[in-house]
Amino acid sequence: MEQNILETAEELFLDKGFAMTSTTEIARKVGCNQALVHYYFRTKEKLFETIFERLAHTMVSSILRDDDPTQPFEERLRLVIESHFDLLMKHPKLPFFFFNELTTNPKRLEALASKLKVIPSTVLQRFSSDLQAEIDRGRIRPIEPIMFLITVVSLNITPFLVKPFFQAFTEMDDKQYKAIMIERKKENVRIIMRSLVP
Amino acid sequence: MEQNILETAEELFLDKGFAMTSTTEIARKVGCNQALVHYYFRTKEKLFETIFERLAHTMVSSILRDDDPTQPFEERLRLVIESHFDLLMKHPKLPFFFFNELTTNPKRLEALASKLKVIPSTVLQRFSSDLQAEIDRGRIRPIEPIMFLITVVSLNITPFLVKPFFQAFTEMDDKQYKAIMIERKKENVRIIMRSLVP
Amino acid sequence: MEQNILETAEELFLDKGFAMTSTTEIARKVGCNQALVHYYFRTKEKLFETIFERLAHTMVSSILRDDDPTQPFEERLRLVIESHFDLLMKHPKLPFFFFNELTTNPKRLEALASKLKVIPSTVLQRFSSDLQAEIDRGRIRPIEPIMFLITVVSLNITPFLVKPFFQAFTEMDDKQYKAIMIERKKENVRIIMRSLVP
Amino acid sequence: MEQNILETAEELFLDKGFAMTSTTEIARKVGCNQALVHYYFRTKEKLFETIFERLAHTMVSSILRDDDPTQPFEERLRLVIESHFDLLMKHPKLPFFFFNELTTNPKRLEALASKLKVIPSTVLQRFSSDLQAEIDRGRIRPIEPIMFLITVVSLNITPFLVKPFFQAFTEMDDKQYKAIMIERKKENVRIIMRSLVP
DNA sequence: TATGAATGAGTCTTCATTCAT
DNA sequence: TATGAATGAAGACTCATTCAT
Repeated sequence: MEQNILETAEELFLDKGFAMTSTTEIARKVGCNQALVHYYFRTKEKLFETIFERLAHTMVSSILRDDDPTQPFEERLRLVIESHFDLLMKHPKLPFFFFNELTTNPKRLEALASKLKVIPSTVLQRFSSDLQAEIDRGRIRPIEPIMFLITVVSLNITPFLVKPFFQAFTEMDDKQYKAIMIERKKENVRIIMRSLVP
Repeated sequence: MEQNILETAEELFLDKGFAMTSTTEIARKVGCNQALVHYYFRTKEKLFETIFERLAHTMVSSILRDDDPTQPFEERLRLVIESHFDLLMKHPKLPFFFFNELTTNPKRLEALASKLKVIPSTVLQRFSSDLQAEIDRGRIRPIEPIMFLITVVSLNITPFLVKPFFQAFTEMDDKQYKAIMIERKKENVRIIMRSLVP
Repeated sequence: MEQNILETAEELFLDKGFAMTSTTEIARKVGCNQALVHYYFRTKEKLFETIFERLAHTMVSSILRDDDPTQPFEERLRLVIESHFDLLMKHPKLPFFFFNELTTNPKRLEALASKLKVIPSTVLQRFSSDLQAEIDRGRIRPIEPIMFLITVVSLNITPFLVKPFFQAFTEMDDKQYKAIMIERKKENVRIIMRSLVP
Repeated sequence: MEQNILETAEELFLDKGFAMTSTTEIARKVGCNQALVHYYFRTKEKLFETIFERLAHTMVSSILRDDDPTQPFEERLRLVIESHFDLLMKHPKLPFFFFNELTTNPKRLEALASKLKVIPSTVLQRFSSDLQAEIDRGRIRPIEPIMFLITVVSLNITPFLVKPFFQAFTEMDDKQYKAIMIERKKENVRIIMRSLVP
């Protein structure tokens, strides 16, 4: 039942955000007393944090997992981009979820910032130096790592953010959208690779 | 006073979204009675819709305004991309605002869909045919119009969506961020142009 | 209506204390919506504080009011004791109210302490020096001012604290109790005066 | 474990009263399951009553215990007063506890009244007749027994009721307060003896 | 004897909305 | 046009209590 609440809450938080999800609604959907939600998680906030951290972990870990330093740089890039995109295909609501919660609630942003600030600095540094090495070898054009990251994140995230609009305007069903997304993944890789040509 | 309410409400809705803005807060910030908000706009929903449509109009019109069919296609592209980006620099909260309200509340999305479905079809068709003409002339590589649009929207919108995170992690102030954004605009044009090379 | 709520709340707070009085009950007794209680006073705490301060002021001011320095010391003493006792006859629930709220909630005690610490120091000092003067003249036996104060407060307050018990055990009605209280006032003065004889 | 609950509950009830002590809190402090409290005592009310009666018995019995009819009246008086005061020094929270619970909850008062009404009548009668005998012998001035009792109770109880205030205002620690209390015991005896002088 | 799970009733509080003025 | 008063509904949360194990 605790698991049940957790899953239902995750679903609702992903769909409607923290503010617009009531514990009453969670309880109703689970089919239990509203007090039970508080019995297991004390407060709505704690319940949310549990879910939030799980999702944040899913997101971050999957991005870093697939990098293989023995591969050539271009190949590594392609792999990371694609695995990031694949993750989003599995959890298409994640981008909106994080934008929503972190933009709406500055405290959440601070908490995450202070938590993440330590961990990925080495990853970022390694990526930066690898990138610089490629630039020095004349393999790719000079570019700031941060600029490059923004490009990747932009191209990968937006298709999923935009999904509801897209479907509303084109009356496209999930299957059709998925087909487009598979195409989109290749397109993103292509755009990014082209953007790096010296 | 009506105008005053409208502006204050817009500011708050942009900052905190529909759900987390109360009419009490609007009234307090305006300096008027809470009932006055309802006197002018009947319901919080109506007030929101008024503002929402104004912002939607701002967004859409400014994108289309700067297109000059007498210019060469590449130049037109550059101009539309840049004017879109410029608009977002003036209203950096717009992207999040729309994502938030439209994703959270499906009714809003439907309303907007049925409203917009008619209007921009001609614009899109004209753009599609212009694009196809360029492709036929061998000036740009074959590409679906929709794919191209997603590229443009992705690259332009995300830097503003990402702003709060970026600032939280890098402790960058607004001025520094703006400097980066100016650089980013050029970068976006560059990436998009490269992506179109045959 | 605001006044109505205030009075009803005072009555209930005096009878049952802060913790055991619910805003629902106040509203029910007033005959209004429960939200109205919060409309006027925001929180139960604020409502309580309003009442608390009024009562504290009533208490303190009435004690100090009747002191006339031109009178002989013994006469002044008698007057202050009697006016204190008279006040309690008018507001017999005050002693319990203060003991209850201040003992139960340490924050309340601190707030009151920091508020009162400034004001009555002069009064206490004047009383101390007047007392010492009498002692020096050999009119009354040597005694610490604080010890004397405890005597007075003890004798005056307890008869009212004890009232509910007394009535429960003796099945005495309010009229009979009042008669005893009038007798008690004289008795208190008598005991105190005797206690001061050199 | 039952004993453990009982003791912990007593401590909490003395500190914060019935209303402000939750069974959850008792269980947490005991280190057991919340349901166990109900397993042993059925309801919070029953648990409270058990404790209440124990404390009431402690209070009453200790007062009566030390009376030795073979001693001279004045000596007996002094002894009872002092043993009462000593009991309060050991259990300084008792006075507030009884005032609080009995004033707040009339049912509790009735229950106690009907229970005590039978028992101490003989004690009171013996005391009354002893007192009257002294008055007849001209050893003490004419006084109603009840008036005399109020005097004793007032002087003995209030110093303990007043303790939190006193410490808040004077920033006195427990040790200093105890020193004053020892002085106070003598003072009370002195005042009471003087009050009886013919 | 002891516990984890579950619940119904109740608490304070906020909010959008209405209405008389 | 503008406001103060009033309300019903809903929200998060707490608590005493019960029950199966």
